[in-house]
Amino acid sequence: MTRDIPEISLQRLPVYLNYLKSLSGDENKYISSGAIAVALGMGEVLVRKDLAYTSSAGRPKVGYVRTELIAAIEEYLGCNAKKNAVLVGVGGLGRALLGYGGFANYGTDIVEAFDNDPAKIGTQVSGKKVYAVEELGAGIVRCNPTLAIVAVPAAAAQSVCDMLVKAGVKGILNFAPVQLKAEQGVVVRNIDVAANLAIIASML
Amino acid sequence: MTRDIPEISLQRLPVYLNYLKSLSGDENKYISSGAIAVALGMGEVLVRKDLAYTSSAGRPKVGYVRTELIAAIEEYLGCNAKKNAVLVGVGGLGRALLGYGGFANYGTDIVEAFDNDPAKIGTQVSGKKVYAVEELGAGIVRCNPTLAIVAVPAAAAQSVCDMLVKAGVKGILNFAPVQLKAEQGVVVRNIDVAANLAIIASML
DNA sequence: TAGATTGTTAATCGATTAACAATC
DNA sequence: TAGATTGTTAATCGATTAACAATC
Repeated sequence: MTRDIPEISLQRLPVYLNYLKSLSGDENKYISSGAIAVALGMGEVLVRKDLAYTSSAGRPKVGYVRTELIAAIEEYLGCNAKKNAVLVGVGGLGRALLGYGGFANYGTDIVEAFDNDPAKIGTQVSGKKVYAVEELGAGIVRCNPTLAIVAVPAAAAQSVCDMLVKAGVKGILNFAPVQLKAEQGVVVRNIDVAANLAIIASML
Repeated sequence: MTRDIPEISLQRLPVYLNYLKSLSGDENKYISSGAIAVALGMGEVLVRKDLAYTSSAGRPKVGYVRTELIAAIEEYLGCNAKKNAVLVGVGGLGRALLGYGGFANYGTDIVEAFDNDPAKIGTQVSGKKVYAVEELGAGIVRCNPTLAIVAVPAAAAQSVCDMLVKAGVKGILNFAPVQLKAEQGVVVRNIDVAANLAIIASML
């Protein structure tokens, strides 16, 4: 399923999607790349190029049918393909992610959680059961997730990553401030919240 | 304080920093750009160029003194300049961020929180007081933050952003899936957690 | 038809990589 | 000195923007 879209374009698709979904009403039945560009503060050719990857066809003079465009982006991003995910690390952040509804918009469901704190194991958080990290392998067999979210301390992240990859997880979203190493073919993305705030501060 | 470092290089500095801090011991007194590059899976010239922005001087044949390099990156990123931040939106994510210790590494301290839920107003979360959103202006006068974290629902994010900017906040880290508009000179960065997971899924 | 907008091709811009001189 | 590594200049690569033909 590897496509020839630049990653940077791929990253912008959710931005377009959010904007398009935020609109409604008859006056927004059609939308032009120019209007999107103005709203999001980017170039209109860039918008058209990005949208072209989703194979949605705009019509000269009128623009894109908003609902069709939404559908095309969602299809392209795989929002309609249901995917299971597991979460490792039920700390403050993990807890928040388990309760976060936003993943459903993209077709992902966090089905199980794992932690090594005996006080947490066996409990439920936002309706999801928390298992022991040792059961990670078994859990992955049980719910067959393609994705995993790592929200453990930095020191534990690589070993968790190894377990996940070994068990067959193909994509990992990592919140620990470490660069995870995984075999080729496994997609890893990192979100370092503190670093993001620091970057803002140093741009002022 | 606007410097001529490309934003993409700036984004990598915390990655180097985390890696360098993860090392210890006498055998890691010196480190070369090549070693960093291998560890992080990037080009060594890129590493040297990025590090050059922090004005840290490497020595031919030996490399960089690890502790000096850490100090130079931290200085460059402004980790030593203490900055106050406020958080708006004490939901699951906001709560997690209030309890997160990682911001301190970069010299930022979340000092106050704001929410519009009467049940939360007046409480403390991780030792930080929660005020009413209406008091945002007064709160900003009180603690003089340069930074703010927005963790409110998408529908409320823009109006919160407007309030923050009006009150003089210069940088905003936004977790709501909306593109915030702010006057020029205000730095806004967005973290869309769900979108990040979707991007991973669509890269598989 | 005229005008607005798309989609594409060519030009530009910026970031990465390659080559290499400097140096400890 | 020889060798390893830095820092910089030139070449390459990829992404954005500009120009423009196609079309509704």
